[in-house]
Amino acid sequence: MARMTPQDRREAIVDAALAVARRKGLAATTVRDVAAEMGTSSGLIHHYFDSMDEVLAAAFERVAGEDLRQTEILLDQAGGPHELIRAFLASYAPVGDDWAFQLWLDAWAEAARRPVLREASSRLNLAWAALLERAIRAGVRDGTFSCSDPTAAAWRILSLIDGLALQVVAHQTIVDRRDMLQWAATAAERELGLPAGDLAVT
Amino acid sequence: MARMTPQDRREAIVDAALAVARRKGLAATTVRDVAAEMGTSSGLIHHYFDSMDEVLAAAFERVAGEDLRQTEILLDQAGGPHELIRAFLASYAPVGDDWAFQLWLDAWAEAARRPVLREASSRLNLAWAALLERAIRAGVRDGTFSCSDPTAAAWRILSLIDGLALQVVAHQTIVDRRDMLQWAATAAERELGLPAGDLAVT
DNA sequence: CCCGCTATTGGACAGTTGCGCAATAGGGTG
DNA sequence: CACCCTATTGCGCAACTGTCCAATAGCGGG
Repeated sequence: MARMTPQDRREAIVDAALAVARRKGLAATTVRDVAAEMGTSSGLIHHYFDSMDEVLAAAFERVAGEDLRQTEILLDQAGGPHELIRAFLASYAPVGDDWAFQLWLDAWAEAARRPVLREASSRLNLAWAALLERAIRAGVRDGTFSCSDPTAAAWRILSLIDGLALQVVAHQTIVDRRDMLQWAATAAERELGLPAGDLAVT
Repeated sequence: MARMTPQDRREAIVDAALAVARRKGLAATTVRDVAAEMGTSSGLIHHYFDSMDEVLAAAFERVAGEDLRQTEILLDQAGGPHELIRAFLASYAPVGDDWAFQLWLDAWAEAARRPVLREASSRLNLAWAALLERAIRAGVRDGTFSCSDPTAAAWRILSLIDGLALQVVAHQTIVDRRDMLQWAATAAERELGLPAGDLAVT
């Protein structure tokens, strides 16, 4: 295969790992899968990463970080606080049998036993909460929202979405995406002192 | 090894599977691990279970089902609706580095790959939601609670606790158990139309 | 006491996994 | 052009996986 610079190759490996993880899940992604996806040999991967664990950790971090950055951009473009929260809900909530969210499930389960993964997942979760908290504080400052404890509110909204999304992705039939969005919006309205239906999705 | 009655052996297998899962996680629990834990041969396990998937599902079901049954008893003994919800929150929320909740995390993640486990986890989650919904409806009936959609409220409260507990167990440092209980209680008060502090934990 | 039922053994099987290493090839520099 | 550095190959290795099956052993009933 074409010779690449170390940086490009590392990125290509992570890209390929993600493409596989999207199909089979993080836990089931193997060295050979990734090599086949890239169209190279498996030995190449160990030339750039000491272990498969590192590849998976890098892959997870890339997805989660990318989602986060994209949402940050989305929020920057949002007009008022309402639109901002609505955009946040829509962008955080998984779509269909979302493979990215399955990645989160894998990460949370493995976090207890894999320190590197725990650190990454922990840091990213914190960033999401901080992002939401900032949005809430902005709304409180300009008087659109009323919320006595933005930190607690952010964690509650985030955790509620996590919990609902978990049902959608892991169990599929019990709760559907429509319910999830509707219920999350209702909870957010209460947290932010908004009239019912103010954040409703159409 | 000592010959056992089919019932006893099945239980012994599930016991051993749990002991291993506690150490290595559900996903990493293998037939040979379980056999070694019991001090028997691996073939024995397939004499009682058609597949490893079923063993893991049975193990998960044992823990989660036991918790559920114990909470049902707890709720039967509870006096008024307030005490009932308070008992529910306290009993559902994981304690410390709760390995029972870690089992839930493992199950949710593995559900995508193991149909039998998914079915069990799905069914038990539904049962928890139904239990909470029943408690809410009882409170609404006798006028203590005010809640327009008990089904949605139950799922929201449950999902919020799941999401918060997830942070406590998987990331440990970010959110602590005290915050989790406090925040869940606040959310429950709003869902049920109770004055602030009515469900506060001491 | 013996016999039959079945719990239990222990290894075979085909597949997979992560990893390491000697050989190769390709591109940039002299 | 030739040379060297290193990206890349491709296979071997040992360990592990779930599943299956013929052989064995131990208990209860006749």
